[in-house]
This record gives sequence, structure tokens and C-alpha cells, in this order.
Amino acid sequence: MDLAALHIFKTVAETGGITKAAARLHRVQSNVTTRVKQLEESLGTPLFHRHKRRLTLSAEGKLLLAYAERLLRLSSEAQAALRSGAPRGTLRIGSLESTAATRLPPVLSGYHAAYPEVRLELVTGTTGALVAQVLGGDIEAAFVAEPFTAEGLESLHAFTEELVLVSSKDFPRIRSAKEIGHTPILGFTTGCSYRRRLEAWLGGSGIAPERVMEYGSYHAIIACAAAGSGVAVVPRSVIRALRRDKELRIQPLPQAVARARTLLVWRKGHKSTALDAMQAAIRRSAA
Amino acid sequence: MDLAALHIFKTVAETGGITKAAARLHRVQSNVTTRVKQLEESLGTPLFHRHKRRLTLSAEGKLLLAYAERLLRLSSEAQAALRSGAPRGTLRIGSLESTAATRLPPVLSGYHAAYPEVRLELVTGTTGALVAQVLGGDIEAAFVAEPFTAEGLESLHAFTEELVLVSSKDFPRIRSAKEIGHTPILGFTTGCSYRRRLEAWLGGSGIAPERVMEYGSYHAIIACAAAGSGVAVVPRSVIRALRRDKELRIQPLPQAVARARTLLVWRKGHKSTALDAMQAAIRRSAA
DNA sequence: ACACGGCGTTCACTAAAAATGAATAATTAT
DNA sequence: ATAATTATTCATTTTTAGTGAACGCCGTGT
Repeated sequence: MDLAALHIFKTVAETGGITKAAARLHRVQSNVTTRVKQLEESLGTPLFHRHKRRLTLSAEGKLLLAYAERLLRLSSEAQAALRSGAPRGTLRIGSLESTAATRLPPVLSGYHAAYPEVRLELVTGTTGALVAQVLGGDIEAAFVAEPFTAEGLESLHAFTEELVLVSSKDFPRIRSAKEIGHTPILGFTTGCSYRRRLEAWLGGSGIAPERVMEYGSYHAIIACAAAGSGVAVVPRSVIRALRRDKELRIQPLPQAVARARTLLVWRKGHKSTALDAMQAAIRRSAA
Repeated sequence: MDLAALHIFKTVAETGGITKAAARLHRVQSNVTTRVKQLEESLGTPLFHRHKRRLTLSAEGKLLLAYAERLLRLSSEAQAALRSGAPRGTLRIGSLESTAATRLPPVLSGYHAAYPEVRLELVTGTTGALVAQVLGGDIEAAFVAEPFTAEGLESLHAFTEELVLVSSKDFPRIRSAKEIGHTPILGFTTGCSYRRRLEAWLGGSGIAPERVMEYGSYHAIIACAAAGSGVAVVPRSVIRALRRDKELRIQPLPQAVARARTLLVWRKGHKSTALDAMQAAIRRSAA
């Protein structure tokens, strides 16, 4: 059974004749005859009563007509759904904890309003973990921070964060990497690129961080920094979002360390309408 | 768009690879590749993500897969409907959880013994969901309970259930709707007509159920009722089938609420030999 | 590091199916 | 009667589907 055959059959049934059907289908009569006979053959039952060169639907024909109409409607519905080009389905993306907390909310809610057919899924993780998930196809794209290995990825600049050094109020002023001394560093788990930046800064002055305490959330890091456990490097926007600036000493870092770009990355060559729309949304929000 | 192409596409999606699909379809790989690419071309959108020689469904692919399944099911249903003689093909029906657990096993096994050529598929759901699936052509027929909207449906009486109120052993006797008071109600998710009956009963006495806890299985409902979480309305036959009567207090309900007829419903005008045979089997089991 | 095997794609070629156009037989309208 | 209309048949062309060999990529296992 073939949708084209059903379409021909339906037209014959509707017009009540081979000739008119052929005209409407822009085909030649003989072809219409043949396709109808083939259909009858394949179903093992006549679809029309042939009486005096006239065709009328048989009982089986009426039954098939009902099915044919449903099938054709469904198939054109499918085509319309796919052709519409409007994003739909599921868009699964990853993000840094910090980006998810501070930058993404307006972007995602705007996206959802514009494309309600898309179900959004967000996973959070460190730059390293997210890059691996993008490459592994676990997520379609992710918001990550430089530096990361760009091998096999395409990217789009999304946000720029300013990293600052936070500590408790009574912590001494720090002007260079050396002054960090033996202070414990509070940071995210391995793979966090902000932490890597800090370590690169320290390394540049020949300093290896003595004790690094690892946390799983910014809430915890900020709370511990405020309590005097050590110093942490976090984006300024996070402090603002968490409203803890009163309790913290916030110190700037050298430009090279402080300026951290957040990029949306995806697998090279990967494409989906839902992701296209996300990229467009980011571009808009940047402007 | 062509049913053969959809079948090929569906097989590729299911097997997750061109080669395996080609083997199952008894075709050569190159042909499968070509048909899939043609399909993508004709729809103007990629159906798979091609990454490292591996195919994974794209969002559009997932969408099309859903349509393809419906189309293919419908077309084979149409063929079965026109084919006379012994029932064959697949019969996809729906049922209430309770009916599937208690009444259907003997019916279905008898049916299968009589018509081994028919592949039976059973999905469960609530009355509301099943009616929608019947109307949508997702299933050919379904066992549902009154009340339901019969618009566009034909029906056949299949079973009669007696609904009873179950609770833990130490629960007080309940003689009227009012005595339920603030006790939580344990019930199926929305669309369950037994729950609707209970709510109608309560509503008749001006009572709105205070807390309704929703479950997805009778096992869970019965277990929670036995544990004293609240009261539930279930068919007596389910309690018997689950052999939990020793642990429960079982109280009758007024006749009007208790007597729940289960009907087999199908789309008006729909006909298939497999379904005819099922109707006959039901009539026999009722006698 | 290397060869091997599996996988999807490409391409030239063959087989099959669909569409055509002319001829024909059975009706109906003029 | 005669012309016009209708479905069908058949030889022929055109289009489409299917095949098999070759290729390139990638992961694997030695």
C-alpha cells in the first residue's frame, strides 16, 4: 500500500470517475486505471462496482476511503510539522553553575516564551565536564568559560564576567599573587575554568596553591569565604545575585585574570533548529 | 513521502544503524542510506545527527518517528480491515489497570489460543486517556468504565465491577459521604472514572475531597490504604486479585456509586476481523 | 603505531515500477 | 445513426528503486 495509490484512489472516489480523477491529478487515464487495479489486487478485494462503464464505491471501498483520508491527512500533518521550521522537541544544554544562576534566567524564560514547543533541559557542571558532555553528544550545547580545549567545537560569545577575589571583611589587602601566600583557596571541583585561571595566575608568580578546598555550589564557597576559611575567585555577577556583598571583602584581579568570557559551545557541524534559535537569542541578548 | 520510506526510517531509528536496519529489511546498506537521505531531502531537514559514523535521531527525527509509527500502524490496520477471513495482524487495545489485572488475563489468553495469527498489544491508562487514544486511532479499542463521553464511539458491555471503599483495618465505619470528612482520598491520576464516581458521590453531599493523593498503580493505592494513609475506591475484584483482603477494611458503597460497568469501546464505524473476534470473545465470556 | 574490521556513503549499473500515448470496446448524448 | 465519452489494454518511454563494488572515516585491539 502506497500513499500515492491512496491519493489516486481517493480522487477517483471523490470525482466518481477515472477520467475526471486523471484530469485533476494531471495524469493520464490509463495510469489511473492501472494504479486502482493494482491497489485492488494488493488488497485482494474490489474497491469499486463496475457497471456499464461506471464506477461506484463498494463496501470495502468505502472502508478504505475512510482510512485513506485519515492516512493522507496524517501524512500532510507530519510534513507540515517538519516543514514549519519552528523549533520543537527537546533542547538539552549545559551551563556553568554561575551562568545558570545569573545570566541564564532571562534568556531561558524569553526562549521558552518564544518557542513553547521546545522543552528545555539544563544540566550544570564545570567547563571541563560540560565540554566532554557536548563532545559525547550528551547535551547539544553548553555555556562554558575560557580557557577550554576548543577541539571539535564551534562557539559563540555569550557573556563576559569579571572575576574578583573574595574573602572575609577582615582579610588583608592583596595586590599580587605572592601575597596570597598560604591562604587556602576555595574553588569548584576539578574542571572549573575559573579556578584554572586563578591557578595560572599563581603559577605565573611561581606559587603553587597550598590547600584547595573543593565545593559543589557557589552558596557554599561564598559562605565559607565570608566565614574566613580562605579566598575564592568568583564572578562579580554571582556575588550580586546572591546579595552577599555586604559581608565580603571584594578585591579586583589583574585584567588578564579577571576578564572571563562565557561562550556557548556546540559540536562542530552540529545543527538543530532549536539550537539555532538559542544562538539567535544569545546574540540578541548581547546586543 | 512514502510509507516504504517511513518504514525504512523507522527501522533505522530503532536499530540505531544503517547496517542493522538493512539486515532486518533484507536490503543492501546503500539502498537504506539513499532512502533515508531522500527522505531528509524531501522534508528539507536532517533526521539524524551524523557524528563519528554514528546516527542519532535529531529533534525533527523524533517528531517524524512518532508520525511514522502512527502512519504505519494505521496503514496495516487498514489492510487488516479489508482482509477477510481469519483474523491476523496486530490488535492494539487499551484497558484500565484494574480490568487488565483481573478480567483480561483469561480473555486474552483464550483469544490468543483461538487466533494465534493475531499479535496482541495492550496499553493501560485511565478512561479519559484511553477514550482519547481510541478517537485518535492510537488503539483500536479499549476497556473503559462509565461515565465517559461516548461521542463518536460504539460500545459493548463487558464486565460489571462492584466498587468498594477500602481503608486500614482500624478505620471507622462509614455510612454516608459526609463521614469521609477530611480523610485523604487515594486515587489514580486524572481521567480515572472510578475516582470521578467517588467525587460525584461526595459532591452530591456537598463535600469536596480535601486531599487527593494520586498513584500510578493499584498495588501502591492498596498498600497505602492498608497503611492508613486514607481511603480509596477500588473494584472488589482487584482486592481479590491482589489478595490483600485480610489487611483491609472493606466497606460497601451505595448501589448507584458501586455498580460500575466496564465497556469495550471503539470508533464508530470502525471494523476489523480481529476486533470482531474480540467482541465475540467478550460476549461469550459474559454468558 | 599499525593494521584490521565495522560502518556509512558514493557511484556506475541493472532491475523494476510508473507514466505515457495510441488503440479499443462499451455506453450515453445529440 | 453518429459523435462524444468512458474505462481498459498494451507497447513504449521515463522515472525510480535496488544492487554491488569501492572508498574513507573511525574505533579497536594487537
